[in-house]
Amino acid sequence: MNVILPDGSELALPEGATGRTVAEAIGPRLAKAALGVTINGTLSDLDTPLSQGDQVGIVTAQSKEGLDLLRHSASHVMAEAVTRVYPGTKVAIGPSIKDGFYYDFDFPEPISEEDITRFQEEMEKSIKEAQPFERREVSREEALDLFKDEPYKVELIRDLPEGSTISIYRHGEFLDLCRGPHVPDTSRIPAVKVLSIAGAYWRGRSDNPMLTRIYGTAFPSKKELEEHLARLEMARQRDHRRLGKELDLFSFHDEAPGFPFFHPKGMVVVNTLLDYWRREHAAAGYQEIKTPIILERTLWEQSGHWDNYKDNMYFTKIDDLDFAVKPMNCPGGILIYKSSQHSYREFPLRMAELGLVHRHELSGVLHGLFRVRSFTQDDAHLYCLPEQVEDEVVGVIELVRRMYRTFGFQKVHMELSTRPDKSIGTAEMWERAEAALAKALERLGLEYQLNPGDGAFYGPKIDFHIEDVMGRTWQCATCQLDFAMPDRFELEYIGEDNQRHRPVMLHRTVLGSIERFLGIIIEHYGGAFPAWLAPVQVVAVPVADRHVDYARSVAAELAAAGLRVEVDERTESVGRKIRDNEMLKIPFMLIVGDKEVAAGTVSVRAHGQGDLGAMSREVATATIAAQAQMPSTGV
RNA sequence: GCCGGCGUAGCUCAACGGAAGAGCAACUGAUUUGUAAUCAGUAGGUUGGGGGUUCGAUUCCCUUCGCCGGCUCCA
Repeated sequence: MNVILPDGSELALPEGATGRTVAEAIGPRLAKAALGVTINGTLSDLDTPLSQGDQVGIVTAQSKEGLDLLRHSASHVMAEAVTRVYPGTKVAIGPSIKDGFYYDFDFPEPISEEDITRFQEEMEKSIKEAQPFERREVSREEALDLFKDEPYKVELIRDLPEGSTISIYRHGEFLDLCRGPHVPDTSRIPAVKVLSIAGAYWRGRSDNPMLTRIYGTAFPSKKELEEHLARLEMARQRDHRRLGKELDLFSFHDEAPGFPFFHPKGMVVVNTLLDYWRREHAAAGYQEIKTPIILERTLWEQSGHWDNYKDNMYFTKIDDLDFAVKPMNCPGGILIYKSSQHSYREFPLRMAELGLVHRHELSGVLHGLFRVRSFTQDDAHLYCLPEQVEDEVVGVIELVRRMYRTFGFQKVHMELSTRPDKSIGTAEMWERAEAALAKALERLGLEYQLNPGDGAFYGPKIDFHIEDVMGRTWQCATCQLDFAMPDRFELEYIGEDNQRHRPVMLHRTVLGSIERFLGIIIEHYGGAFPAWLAPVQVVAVPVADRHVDYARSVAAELAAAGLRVEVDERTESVGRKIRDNEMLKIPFMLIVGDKEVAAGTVSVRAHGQGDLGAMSREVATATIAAQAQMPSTGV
């Protein structure tokens, strides 16, 4: 019998260990360091008795499993605390999640934010008491009886097959239905914090009753908890809604909920982003098109949106005809495809559109630029032969990764979603398409997650996810095959055999939504855009009024070099002007006073780097212009 | 859409069933400034909208709109 220590080294257990608990077998020192153990690879409690030949692994809070153990145990402690403060509260479930845990409750009376402190205090009490977590196994019938006053638990137990054995855990007075394992006792949760109260549907279904969810987090030390709370605060400071206001990029107004208003500086960023996008797409062989925002009802009936997506669409009546505001760009793009006859020789045909779409999202889901009701998709539709699919998908993936790298998003999480239960098309079509997507990913040597059955009804897809500073992941890029549209619109091309055939159609986006992507990069950069994207790239700061003319002439040179430059002509102290421009996160400042005027130089300051010293005007202009250059395509 | 919270000056926030306030921003004047806040003064409000209770409502109640935290949703 061996124990594998966290550092990977092995420790042999004495012969007499069989039959004793893990804690006894490994001794008090190791037991104190362990939050749990694995026995033959399965996460277990420290007081589990050992069998002959068991392989034991020590789980500490430094591992993901250990952290989960800690947090899940903390959720039990929170449930106990909450039921102590509000007797009669019905408990639902309390798992560990990324960065913490939650527990869902059904309270006998409404609770408020102030209760968080009371829950926290109760939790700390029971942690101080070092109550051991005790595991017990009972029959399904026993469990139903034990939890007869807990309707949510009863529902969970009833879902288990007859005759199953059910494990329950007790610490102090609190008994919970739980697969386990847990930390040995409550004192092993050194740092815990109750964070917030929210609503959540029982079992995640919107037709179920709404429960009260309480979020918390736990860490192996107070220090790590403090660091986590500091990270949350930093993330709050970087919230794009806050920075959008501070940097005067965009705003929202009650008169148009969910529809962003872009200010001049925000438009500079958007337009620069689009310049970059157009250059990348031209280099990758895309043509750009533009289709109308309002199209007649009949088109949406043909595309299927009228039947499947009506609830999310905006409508209008013009000259007694029904029109819809487009929620997607494909039908319009398809009309362009159909406006001429196509040959296989044109393929692959790549038609991109920065399409403004409107979707009537539920009011509760709106969230800054991340979730809006009108946004610009960087859409493209690719028409090709079946044998070209793999190459085209490879091209899309490469384009996505190249463009993401430009913004420093190195880690992109990819998911391949396959045929759902309800789908159109033949099994053979799906198999071929899924294989082409998988082969494209494999050809590039990329890891991806497989989501069986998660594809759209009309075809399989690859989704690309990036993570924002708050740790939320956002789907930006997508690459989907579409079996539906070509049929519905009877798309054709003339093949080598001079016969009519149906083309393969691919939808894809790279940035996803320009608005959402802007929100993501605002947070990603903390508002301090790289020079090529910054709304104002340089500001000339005259020391006194008499230096304004010199500052203007310096600015004129920078503007002539294609830079976005301003002169801070306010009659304020130098310190004040520097502070204000730093807070606007302008990449470069050129301070000019008597010394600079006399020497014909500028004093350069870079955001976040401070004073870089004096430079000649020519060198400063050339240096800044070089740094403000749009990244190259790398093609 | 659902659960909960919040809407007070341009922004961040106080106060309170009994005369709506601060800091920053703005404006005016003075200062002409050397690498993250010069000083003084002035102005700024139908307390999101509507209704009700009350002698009196920014405060309490109802309603509506919006925002925030989640949930569901994101084809």
